[in-house]
Amino acid sequence: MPNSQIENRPVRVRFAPSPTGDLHVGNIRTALFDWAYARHTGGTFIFRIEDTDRERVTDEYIQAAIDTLKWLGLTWDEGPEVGGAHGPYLQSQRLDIYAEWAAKFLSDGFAYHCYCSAEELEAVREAQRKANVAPGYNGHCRSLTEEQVASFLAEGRKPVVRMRMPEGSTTFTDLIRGEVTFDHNFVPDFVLVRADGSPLYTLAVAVDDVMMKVTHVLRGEDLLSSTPRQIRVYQAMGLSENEYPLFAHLPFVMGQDNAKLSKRNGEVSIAWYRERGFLPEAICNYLALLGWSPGEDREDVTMKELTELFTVERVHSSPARFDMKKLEAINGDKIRALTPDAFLEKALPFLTDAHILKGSSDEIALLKKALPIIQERVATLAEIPAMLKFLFVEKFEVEPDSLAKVSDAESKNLLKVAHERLEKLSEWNHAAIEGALRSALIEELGLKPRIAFSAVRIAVTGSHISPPLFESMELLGRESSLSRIKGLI
RNA sequence: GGCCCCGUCGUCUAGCGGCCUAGGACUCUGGCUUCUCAAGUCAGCUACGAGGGUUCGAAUCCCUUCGGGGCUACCA
Repeated sequence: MPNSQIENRPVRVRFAPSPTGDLHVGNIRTALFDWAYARHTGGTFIFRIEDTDRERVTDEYIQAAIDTLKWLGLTWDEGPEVGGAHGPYLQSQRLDIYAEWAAKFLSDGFAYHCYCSAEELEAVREAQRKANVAPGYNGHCRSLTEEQVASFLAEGRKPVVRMRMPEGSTTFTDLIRGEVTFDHNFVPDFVLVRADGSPLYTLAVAVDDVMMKVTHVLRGEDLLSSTPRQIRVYQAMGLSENEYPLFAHLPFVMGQDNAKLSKRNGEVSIAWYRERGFLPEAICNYLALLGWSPGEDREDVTMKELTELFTVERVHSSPARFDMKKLEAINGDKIRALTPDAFLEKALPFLTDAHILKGSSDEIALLKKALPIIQERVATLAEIPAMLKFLFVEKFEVEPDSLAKVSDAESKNLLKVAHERLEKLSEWNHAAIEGALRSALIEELGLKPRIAFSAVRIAVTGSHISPPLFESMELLGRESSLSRIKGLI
């Protein structure tokens, strides 16, 4: 068994995004699986930032990635902010390490200087495309003479460091896909270090995984074909086959149109979902179901259960489509499962951000009473302000569409009767309100409940859709309820 | 084009040779409940891409084919 040594070591898993933008659904699904696997095995979860491409990675995106992971509850044992024995965990702070390894590869003959210009390489690729052969570096600089090197240097050329792929092939066992083989004819010599001396992903990822003692690499399927290159760097570092990390390439999360999820085919930024009122546990629960399942017709899992149930064996090899409807359904379930206090805590920022309330103790007291009647009515937290607006607004207005439904004489008469009866009520609570309206409108006027109550609902809440009417009126209070009804007579 | 990966209801999935006239969830449709909207509840629609094998028996194993995706950078 090739991987026996690794399997006996304590599990160390890393999530290593390259934050060139906000973390998206696919990144987070990977992070979630990395985290769940580390927790399931009692191993270590490492968070590493792959920022070797500083043209595209910014400090803002790095901070956003840190915040997003924290918000989701995917806590890491080693990484930014918490440190660890194998840091630093930003690749931009490990440049000297990569430089040392690159120098060693050069002196050991695993790598060589390549003086080809971007234009020359492009010309080669163009020719290869035309000739219909596998594109890739042609080995031009593999064995230059001293004179040739001197001549290039005299021209002012700056070389890159290129890895020499030997003849043969690379075979490795992917935990999800089984044995995968790449013929080196299709794995050209690749660049480790840019002409300006900065490292590339291909160098940094392998060096870091080895030095951080990573035992399991769970990452996106798009990196599958770069694995032979990564393995070649391990070999150059002196690792034997049973010391390589184990690989598991996770299937893609795709958009509606079967392409990798992107801005074009769906909202991908986790920050967007947060603003839209999705709960972290709902996002994680849903994402866990994309490419993995606990089996036994089970779908509802808490974060804790996820860590208990998650195994790589149950991860799919086929890609999954992201379905917003299902996310919303799960989010609704999770919202309903919230305790009153938790629901209040989650709801409050959405109310204040929407300027529905400022946060006074009177408002909070009213909100506490109102939240129970809407908890099972929202799929996202963002729906809450519109639903409770009528309780807190200073200038009350009826929606134009709804107003039209109560402008006829019949409605006005109905509201007048309702007002008269409600006015005489000695106690203002939902049971008394319901009793009064039922006897006045249903029994005495002979109206259908949905017709009668709809008019009152519009008058009091300003919309034909609202939380339960009688409870709403109790919360709104006698004075406001009566004056709003009067306003439409 | 080449290399690699993938293929069960519209979507996510269960299934790892007989328990499958293929189960669950979301969506959709219809019913019940009902003061609206939800929630709840009942029912319905709908799938093993195709073609060959192997086998007493295949969604499950093999081959071919078709389809989808990824990679093919001095991105990751």
